[in-house]
Amino acid sequence: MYARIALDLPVPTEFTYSVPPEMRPSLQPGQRVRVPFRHTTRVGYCVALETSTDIAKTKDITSVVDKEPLVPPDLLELGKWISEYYACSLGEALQAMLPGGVRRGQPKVRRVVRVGDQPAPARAKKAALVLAALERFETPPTVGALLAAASSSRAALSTLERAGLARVDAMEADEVFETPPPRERDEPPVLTDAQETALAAMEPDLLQPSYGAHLLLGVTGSGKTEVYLRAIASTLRCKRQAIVLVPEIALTPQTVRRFRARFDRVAVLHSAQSESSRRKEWRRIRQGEADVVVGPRSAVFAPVERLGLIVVDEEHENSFKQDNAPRYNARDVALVRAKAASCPVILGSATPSLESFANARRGRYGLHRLPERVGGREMPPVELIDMGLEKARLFSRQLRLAVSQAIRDGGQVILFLNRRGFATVVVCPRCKHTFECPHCSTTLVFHKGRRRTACHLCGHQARLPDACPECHHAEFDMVGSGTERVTEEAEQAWPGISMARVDSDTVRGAELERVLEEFRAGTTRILIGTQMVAKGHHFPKVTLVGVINADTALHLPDFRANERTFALISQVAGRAGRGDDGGRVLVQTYNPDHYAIRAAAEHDYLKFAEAELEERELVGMPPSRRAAVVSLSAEDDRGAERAGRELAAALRAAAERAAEVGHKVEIRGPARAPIERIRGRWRWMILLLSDSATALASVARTVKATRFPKKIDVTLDVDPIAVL
DNA sequence: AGCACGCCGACT
DNA sequence: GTCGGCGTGCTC
Repeated sequence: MYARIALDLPVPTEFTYSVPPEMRPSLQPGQRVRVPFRHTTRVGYCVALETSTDIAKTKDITSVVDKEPLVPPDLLELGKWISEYYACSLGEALQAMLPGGVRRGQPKVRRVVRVGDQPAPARAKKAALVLAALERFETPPTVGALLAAASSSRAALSTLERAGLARVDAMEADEVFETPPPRERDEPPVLTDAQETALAAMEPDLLQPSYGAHLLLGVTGSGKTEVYLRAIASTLRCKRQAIVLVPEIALTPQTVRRFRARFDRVAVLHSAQSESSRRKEWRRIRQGEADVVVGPRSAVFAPVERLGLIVVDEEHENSFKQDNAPRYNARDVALVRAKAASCPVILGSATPSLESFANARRGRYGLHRLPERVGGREMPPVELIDMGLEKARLFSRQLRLAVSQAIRDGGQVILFLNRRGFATVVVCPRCKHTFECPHCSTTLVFHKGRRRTACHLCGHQARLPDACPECHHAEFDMVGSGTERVTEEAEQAWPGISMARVDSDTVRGAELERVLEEFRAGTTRILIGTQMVAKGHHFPKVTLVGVINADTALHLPDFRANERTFALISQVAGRAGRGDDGGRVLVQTYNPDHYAIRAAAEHDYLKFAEAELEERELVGMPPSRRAAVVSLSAEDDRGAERAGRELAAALRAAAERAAEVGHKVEIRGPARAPIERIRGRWRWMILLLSDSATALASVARTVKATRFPKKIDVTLDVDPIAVL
């Protein structure tokens, strides 16, 4: 008897080991094992059992790590799909699927209290209190937690024990779950007609349950979350469980509270959690102790037993795509997992990805629209300001007036600019010298507060010299603006008004929540920020949103530039007018006639999507075809180019073989990457395009089979988010 | 990914 | 004469 063992190595194959007789009755796929590998021992995943092998010399498995399979069969299958589709090894896929903390040593034992076998009221008063507290816990609490909850002493607990009403047990620490803090229950609101209609259309898939993908296209503030909550309620009534994927930045206490307010057994997976608490939450889910799992990208792998629904909130968000190997997209993995589990998926967004929209348009997904905000609120009017007529001022006359007026009227203002720092380019007015990153092909951004220039690609920093290194002129022009300059000018324009700047330079982690909370409370009147402020938040007192420069994402040399621009403007605009005082949006742009910007101003997703789909069709880019991109980088530019040429030739040969079985795969390049150099490495790329995802994957696999000189870094990205 | 085997320069 | 550079190839 032999076992196929997947190791966490970037080698495309698994390894075959023989199974010693004593392990034969118990070894199952999904268990981890220790195996001799080279000179050391490695932990790998048993992924299959076989009765024969072609391998001449096999070694014995050393030992089995898990009593029970760590990876349930459905997730093992999902791992195989990921390794094929994204062209990584099965070991790498499985590694990405399990939270880091799940592979650790012996779990500790803790003492917990359970309800006793004799269900009877306790006579003693203190003991009754403890018993009542105990019964409020959903899972056995630790002795300390129980006594704290009952504000009682150990003596009262002993009384209960003697009466057989409570029992103190040893339990594996991993299985001890803290009861979530007491929740406020919320009263489900009355649904709007559009919400009703959407839910009714999904109901058959939810109740069956059966596979079906549903795109919920709802404008900002239209109550998408309420639809999720009702759909989940249906799933729970069928004794099934639900997974809710939310973008990393949206996984806030508020989000979690909304789910906890409606459901009892909610598990939260958070990347900010400690390894041990993540592991604990994972175990809790594995043991069927959670009905609803809320988490970011990796929560799509939550080991729920009876999956009944996956919700992908803000499905267009880039954070669902992992940016290192395996570069999976959790939204797409969700669809594959749901199909295998025969359950529905709800993809929600105000600005769906064109991929999902195209699928809905072709009838592969149900399309459900929530065209209006709840509570009869109007979408805020959006005015476009042509900055070509404003002679390069940071704030246009209209924006100045609007901000002053909003403040006078007691409202709040968000000023949005998707750029950090003070100035994007520092240039010598005499000789036109600009400061560039020594390691990257980009200009350094000036950060005034730090009096330093910084590269936003590699992190390189330098002091701004007192004079131009070329001509020794002692002053510089600061060209282009970031949030730092916006803040400075806003402070000059509206002195005495409290403001906060929110970008990754000023806030990190929990600080973001604090600043946003202060803004929500009204302490801060003007919030200036990057996309950190653009998404998801609900600020009822915001009556004005100003987009300082709508064009920053528009000119990126990437096929999704228009889509990103549209989504970003729509999302920021959606922060306005969420309260009773209405709201308006001013968008400053040099391209007031661009269809992405116009459609965003008109809150017209469908108009944008139709136009953009046509555009993509024209250039043959996704979603009209599937894409994969190979990036090659090296310190030696020529070396990278040469490797790119050779790889492209190999890919073209593979594409020809694919063509013989009927699938065309186009290979473009190698070409210099739009960002030519990062961290001292020259970058080249090859683009693969095909109508068939399968053909694309099979051709792409030659990347993994090709050997490259050591100094050349090669990555393969299937369904890339950006080609930069 | 490691980590060995394997052919060409500066040292006790 | 040897120690060691990292280039290439393999791991059940």
